[in-house]
Amino acid sequence: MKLVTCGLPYANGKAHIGHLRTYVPADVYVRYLRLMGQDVLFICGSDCHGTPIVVNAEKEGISPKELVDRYHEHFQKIFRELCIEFDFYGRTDAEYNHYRTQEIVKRLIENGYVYAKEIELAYCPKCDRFLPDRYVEGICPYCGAIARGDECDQGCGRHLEPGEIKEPRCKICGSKAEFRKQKHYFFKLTAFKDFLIDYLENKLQGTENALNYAKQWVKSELRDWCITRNLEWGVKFPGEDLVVYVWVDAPIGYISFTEEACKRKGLDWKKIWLNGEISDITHFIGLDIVYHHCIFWPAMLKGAGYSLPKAVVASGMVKVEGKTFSKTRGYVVWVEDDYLKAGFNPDYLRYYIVNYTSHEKDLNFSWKVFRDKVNNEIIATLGNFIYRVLHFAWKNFGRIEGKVDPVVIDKIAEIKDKIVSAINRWEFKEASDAFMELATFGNEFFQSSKPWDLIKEDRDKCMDVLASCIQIVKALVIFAYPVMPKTMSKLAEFLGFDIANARLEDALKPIESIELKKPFIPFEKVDDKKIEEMERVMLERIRKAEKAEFGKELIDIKEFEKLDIRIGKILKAERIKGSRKLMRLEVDVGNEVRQIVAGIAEVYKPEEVVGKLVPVLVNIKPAKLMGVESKGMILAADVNGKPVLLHPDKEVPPGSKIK
RNA sequence: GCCGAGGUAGCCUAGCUGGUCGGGGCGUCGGACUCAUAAUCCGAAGGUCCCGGGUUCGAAUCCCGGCCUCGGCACCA
Repeated sequence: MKLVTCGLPYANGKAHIGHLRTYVPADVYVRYLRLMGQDVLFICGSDCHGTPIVVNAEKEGISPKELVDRYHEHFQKIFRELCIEFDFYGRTDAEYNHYRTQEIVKRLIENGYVYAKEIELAYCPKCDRFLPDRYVEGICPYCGAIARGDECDQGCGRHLEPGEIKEPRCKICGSKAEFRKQKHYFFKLTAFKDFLIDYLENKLQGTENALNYAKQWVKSELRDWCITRNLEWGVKFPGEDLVVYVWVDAPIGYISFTEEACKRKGLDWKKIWLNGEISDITHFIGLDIVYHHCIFWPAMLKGAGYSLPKAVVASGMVKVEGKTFSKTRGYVVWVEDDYLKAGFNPDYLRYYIVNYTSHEKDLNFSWKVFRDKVNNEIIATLGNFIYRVLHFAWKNFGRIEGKVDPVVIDKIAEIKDKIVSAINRWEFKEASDAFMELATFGNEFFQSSKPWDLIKEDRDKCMDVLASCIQIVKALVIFAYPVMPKTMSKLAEFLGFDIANARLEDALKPIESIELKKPFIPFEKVDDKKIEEMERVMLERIRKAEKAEFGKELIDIKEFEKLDIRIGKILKAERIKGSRKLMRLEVDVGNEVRQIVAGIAEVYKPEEVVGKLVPVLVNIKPAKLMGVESKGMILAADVNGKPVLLHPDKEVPPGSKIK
């Protein structure tokens, strides 16, 4: 029994096309494996714990469970509609997962891989509780911006260690927080370094993007992980009033979901997860969670004495209309609101995702490309072939009994081999290209055999041609089924065979005789108007996102007056070693010369900025960047993330105030 | 700066253990056909395989040096 899993969707937001980049290929993979006669268990589930869920639930005034229920339902619906069929779709907040997580944590403790350590954490006296990272708000010690407990998200983007943040406040009640010491638990990841190197170098299979990534991390720096959090919502850490970190109980979902799936099917889950060193487990994930799956997860399994995964398959990133996927900037395609509500056949999107490019590479989603791929490939080449054959055969014969040309059987065999080879390398584009090649072959065969002429001269010969063509149709239905299950299962039914129990080899067995009903058109065309509409929706969303960026909050003049902006003259400039962006400047701001660090080195050379007049925010709190102190901030225009310096219209004395 | 992944015709891409390797698809142009969802089939145009060196009898493919793009880290006062 082979186990295939997908990265668990986080039950905190709706499904978008980025999710599908992983789930669709995984489903396609499983369907092909089954056509190849393999026994596969395919599982997934919702990731239900963690701070963001708690924070969002609180924001909406509902319980975390209610929030999780909503998105759990949502994802199940999306998967159902896109024909992504898991043998079991669970959730990590279910009893079975709590049980398994605690069992594994206990084993890790017993085996000496967990230790306690006192750390300083923000504590709210009023709420009478420790504040998890995202419940803390304060001042970034590096840049002075308002920051979150774990990260300076508004300012410098730095990661903050517990206790680093200044002037911490409780996000819930707004009152001042204090630091208190508390005991937390750490997982000794560092103890697994040698094991991980060996595992990654010699044992783990999968796509190179994942493996290379992980190898680099293991060799550079491994740190022990703090695996406990101060939350109510989550799996209890044994013997403490703490909850286990999400990245502990989430992957354990793979195990507990397997148990549930096995229970239902009368199988033994231990044969998968407690089956010696390496077990036949394949994880499909996105590139963003390689660290967790290739490093943290195997270490945990090893530490607890469980079997290790055999392969990690990571999909490339998704771009939307050529731009980096971004929900906040509007470059997103929502599966339900955009795609399904527009009434598109799920098979189209599945084909697009699988066929656009190889699994490891970035996938660009564009509505125009979508329309072209559907109309030119799925419909004109594949759908049209199927329909023209069935229609012609039905109209002229009704029943087909003829000899299939051996050339046709050879071609089908060749395509089948291509598919098998591609699937074994997780090259789903290659597999789908292969059945498209067969469709093209079918069109050529049909065209050159001219059955429309033959029918007038030699009905038997014509019948043979059609038998060959129907053989190709049958092969196409089987070969394309994993990618386009919705339409292909309908066609299988039309042809009178059971696709659920079919095998790739069945495509080679000659059809002796077949009775045809009036065929249906398998695929509906995508029309230009609809595509224009989708593009409009998208543009609208992007524009809105830009506006939201633009029209932040209105401030009054008093707030503006807090800013002391003056013209400064750059006297000296030099690059900062080890930094691509930073330049150290000495700037005359009137009454003094200041050292300022500016992120302009990517665009400007030191010699070209010396002598320039630029506006400087002089009363910003000093900060250290790459170890260099900066007292002030050069103002510049931001053009696609690159700075463009501003200069006064006329020569003005340094220190001139800007108002 | 470090670490990954890349740079092949208007676009997407295959090939990258060196010698039918310069392929495929979309788009474009010309023709054929009419069974079919104006679908299909045949043919054509289009490329300094990022640039510069080197190894070799021979390099898109190997080595060195650049440039550029994307992602991660660091970082954008």
